[in-house]
Amino acid sequence: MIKEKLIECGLKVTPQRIAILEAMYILNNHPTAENIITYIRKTHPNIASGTVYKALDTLVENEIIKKIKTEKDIMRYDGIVDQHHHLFGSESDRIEDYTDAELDKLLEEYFKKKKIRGFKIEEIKLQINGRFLK
Amino acid sequence: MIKEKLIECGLKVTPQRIAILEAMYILNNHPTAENIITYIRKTHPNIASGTVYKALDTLVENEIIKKIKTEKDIMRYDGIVDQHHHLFGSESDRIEDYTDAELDKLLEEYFKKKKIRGFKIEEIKLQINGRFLK
DNA sequence: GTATGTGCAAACTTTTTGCACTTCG
DNA sequence: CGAAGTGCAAAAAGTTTGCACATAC
Repeated sequence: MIKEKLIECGLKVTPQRIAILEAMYILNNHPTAENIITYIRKTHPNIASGTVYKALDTLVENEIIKKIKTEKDIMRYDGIVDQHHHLFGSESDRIEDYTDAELDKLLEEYFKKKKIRGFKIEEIKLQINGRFLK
Repeated sequence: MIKEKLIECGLKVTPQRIAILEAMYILNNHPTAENIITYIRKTHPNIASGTVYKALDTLVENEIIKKIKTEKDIMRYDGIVDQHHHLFGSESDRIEDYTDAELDKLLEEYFKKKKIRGFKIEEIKLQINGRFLK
């Protein structure tokens, strides 16, 4: 199904892209480019980091993966493109997914009534900041 | 009132910090470090960029300003620390504030009922992605 | 006077770029 | 075959660091 996604977007199916997507789904902890490179080098020792960055950009442009907004100067990626929110640990770099259809519906209805002047909403994501309990 | 904020936090009141905070409040478009440096150099030509970065870090640590989560590898700062959300332009780097007490209340009540297991919420911020209409 | 902050320049990290070579379709 | 993708290494961009000097209190 990785191949299919690439084909649908008119992207060439290369071993590097497949490896990157596989890595994304295996390391599903919102990996950094570095995490992905390290992981992939186990099986593809020759992959260049430039290639990974280029491939990630392409995948983001084609909405096969997403970038995550963080307050670090290091980018993190998300292999899950379905609507979901993120829990951000205030004491660590941990980011977890939070899926909540009821909440999404509530927000949708809220903003159906209450428009924001001069702005057309495309997507609403919650940044839920707090602490992960042990 | 800028001085007072610094004093409250036990920080020394230096011309550089005052200039940075003034810049933050004047350029209230969620400036980058670069924006701030450029602005300040008009009146303080000798300020070092390292100083600005250090001062911004200190101000963030003391919660006088905040960092904004973005999906760029360039940091943006926010001089407004009261609870508010952000509108992110999907076709530009524009970020606008969105303050909505009714929404905050709705969310607070929602999460009072619906707990997230293993996570203690400290703050909820909406990333509202979409288009700014002309 | 002393702890704190600043200026400067070098270093570091992450990401981008250019170009020759390779590969997918 | 041709367009698209890759590898490599160099460079860019943004930020951090170390240290001598300066300043706030």
